[in-house]
Amino acid sequence: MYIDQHNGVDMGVDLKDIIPGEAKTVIEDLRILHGKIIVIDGYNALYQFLAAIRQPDGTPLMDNNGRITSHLSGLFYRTINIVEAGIKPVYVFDGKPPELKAREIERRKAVKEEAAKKYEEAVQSGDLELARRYAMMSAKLTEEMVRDAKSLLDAMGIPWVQAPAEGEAQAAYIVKKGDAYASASQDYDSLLFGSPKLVRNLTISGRRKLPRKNEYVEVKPELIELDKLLVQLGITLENLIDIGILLGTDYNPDGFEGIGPKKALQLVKAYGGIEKIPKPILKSPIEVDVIAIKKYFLQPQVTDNYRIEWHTPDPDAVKRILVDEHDFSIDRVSTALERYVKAFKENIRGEQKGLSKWFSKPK
DNA sequence: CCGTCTCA
DNA sequence: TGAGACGGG
Repeated sequence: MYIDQHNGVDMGVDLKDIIPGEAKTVIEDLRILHGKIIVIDGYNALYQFLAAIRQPDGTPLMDNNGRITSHLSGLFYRTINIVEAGIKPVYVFDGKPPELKAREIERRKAVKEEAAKKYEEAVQSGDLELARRYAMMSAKLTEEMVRDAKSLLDAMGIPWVQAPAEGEAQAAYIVKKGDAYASASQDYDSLLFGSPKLVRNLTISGRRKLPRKNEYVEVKPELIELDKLLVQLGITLENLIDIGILLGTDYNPDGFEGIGPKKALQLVKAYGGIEKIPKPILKSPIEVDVIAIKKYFLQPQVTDNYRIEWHTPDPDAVKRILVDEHDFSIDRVSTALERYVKAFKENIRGEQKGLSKWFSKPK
């Protein structure tokens, strides 16, 4: 497994400032996506849960053996809400990261180790808020956590796809093929991989605390449509990839000196491609093979070896994982499972309560 | 993050 | 009925 490639906080390419309003739709009610298959970036979701589900001092939820369970709690309850909204979820998990990412993975590892040290210091000094921040930054997803998450999804009857490399690339491929309606992630990378539709803020809920402030803002899911984005900016997908590379991607995280969203768009439009921009204009802190990066976004490693099928939930198997293995409360899990099984029948199996009576044979 | 409880 | 506090594992 290749766990260290994410840091869970801010990763990937930051396209937020170049996405035109016309390409975005705020999803006021999740039920707008009723009946739609959504491919969720599993690592991205698990990291969000791992970072967010903590006590004020940064301690995550743990079972009686001291094993972290925040990711399972988040995955369980959030998946139930998604199914209750009528969405058909499928998760995709990262495989082996491409060689291009090696440097970034090393960098993230160093950042995490530093954050872990700072966390210890903050705990010692009794600064709870600081401790929580560093705990979130140092959150690490282990192989065991990912295995547990996959087992839980199996027990819930939710399909997951093992990507050969980048999960975002595989998600984009599945949407492009028409096997799903949209990809879901906090990151914009799947757009560069050509996903026609991206849903952000699906695995986080309505209210989010502003960092370092005692205020909350409403966070609503939003749909970003690639074709509208390209038309509005008057560019091609290749141009968008170029813009991403200029701003910085996982494969060249520092981007290029002095180039922000506006300049990136202007340069790409003016020259027609990153490789045609005069070298003196492009100053990078490190040597970057822009052609290789571009090629990777256009032809990432993906697979057709997946099946998107929902299976009847197995409540006993869910209880074995959550209650027996990880000390969740039997009452809470049972209540949630009842809701889930009902929603699954109605929304994924398409069975309606009392429908049989309409179709029953007249006597 | 989530569900649950309290209280206006 | 809904915002806010709280505990979950």
